[in-house]
Amino acid sequence: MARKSEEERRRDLIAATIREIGASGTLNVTTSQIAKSAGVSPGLAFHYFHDKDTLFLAAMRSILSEYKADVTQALAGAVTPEARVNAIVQASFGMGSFRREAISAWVNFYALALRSEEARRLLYLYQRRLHSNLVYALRPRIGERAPDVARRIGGLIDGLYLRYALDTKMLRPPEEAVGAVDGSEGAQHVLRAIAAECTEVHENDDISMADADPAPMAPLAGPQE
Amino acid sequence: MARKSEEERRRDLIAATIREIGASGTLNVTTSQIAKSAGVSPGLAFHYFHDKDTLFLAAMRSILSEYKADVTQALAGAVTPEARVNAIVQASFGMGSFRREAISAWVNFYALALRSEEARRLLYLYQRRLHSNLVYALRPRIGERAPDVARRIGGLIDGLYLRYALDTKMLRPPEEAVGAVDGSEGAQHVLRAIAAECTEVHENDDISMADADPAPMAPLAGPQE
DNA sequence: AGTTATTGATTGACGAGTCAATTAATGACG
DNA sequence: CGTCATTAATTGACTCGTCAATCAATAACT
Repeated sequence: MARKSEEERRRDLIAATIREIGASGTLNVTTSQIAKSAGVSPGLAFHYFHDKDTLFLAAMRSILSEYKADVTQALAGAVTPEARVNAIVQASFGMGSFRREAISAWVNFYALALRSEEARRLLYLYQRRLHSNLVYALRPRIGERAPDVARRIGGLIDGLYLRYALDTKMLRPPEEAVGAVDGSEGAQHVLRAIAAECTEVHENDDISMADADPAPMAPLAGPQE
Repeated sequence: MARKSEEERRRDLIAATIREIGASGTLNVTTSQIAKSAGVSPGLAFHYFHDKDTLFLAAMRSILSEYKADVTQALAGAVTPEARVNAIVQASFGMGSFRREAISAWVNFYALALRSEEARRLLYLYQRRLHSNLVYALRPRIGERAPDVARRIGGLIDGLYLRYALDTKMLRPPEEAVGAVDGSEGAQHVLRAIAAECTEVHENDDISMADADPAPMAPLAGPQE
């Protein structure tokens, strides 16, 4: 039955994996389900991906690179630093990322990162990319404060994504109100936070509200590009 | 063998559940494992909790109320608004929340929220409480902008928690570098973000979004429940 | 004819939930 | 204070379904 190329089959299986994870909201999907959804026999999944975890990681890579493509595309038309920031934020909360499938995948991959070194590695990769994109877009506006601010903005994006993703929108597993999911509110919040961070008077970088407390944490020396 | 009170057994089983989830990083722990860890027979788990999901939700409630207790305690000694903000943030990144067990539980519960209405409900509860605490602490400083800002700070706390929780700290599942997990850096970031939001010149402080929608996460007026 | 993709029945392990039997506490009554 | 009956907690072997992974057979393509 040499029907389809290896590459094509892999794509089909990965797509089916994401689809099934999205439908069930869990990593507890059987390989048979996935295979069926991909239109192949159960055995084939194991032929192309040695085991289930490998398939999950491939799916994770796929989600990640789709997100990367979204950002890249959004960034393409952006010339000013402001536009670049905007592009990154919009892509993070855009339709690409805010589909039930993608949401399920992301949340479950966070959980997968707890037990899989490789999953953690992939998550880092995403975080590093996001961080460096943000730093690049922010530096023209705030100079050396960019890495520090970018760390917060990155965290904020993840946190708000999670909140809005788990919000009542995607409440009903039944298909009522399909595609009603919307991340634009989250995006607005992120932009406001950025505005606040950039507006701040930063003569003396010391945080005024630091209370007597030994607030030792330096501006942040962490690893960034 | 009427040995222990029902309440005590439930506590033991819940503690064991959290312990096992923490150890494995997954919700894929067998009831036998849990029962063994609690020092009882497998059957007993089903006697006190009708099924596995019920047990998980009980564990989730336990994590949530422990966090609530942490916040309450931290808040107890705080008199000024600044101190209140500080207390909330410190509790969120404190040792109580930043243990492998708690981290595993939180991340997996996020995933559980995708398929369990009840888990989602509990997550909302947490979010509402956090939000109203933040609003109450922020209002003296920024007045009507508090609900809007609190939304972002809440998201930031969740996002940074997730990032630092999945960071290289709790990398090695082996017990090397035990308890090396530390959330203080995350806390510092949150405080900086708050400072930025509060410093901002807010002449036109119209909250552009988040109204027109009596949704679950609505601004939430009064102090709190 | 030879090569390669594909099948699907099968296996072996494992796990959720059940249930009849067992053991400990309580206390009633002498 | 013992003895026995009653009640309630606790056990663990068992059932029944499920699922990851295998593999020998088969169909398609060259």
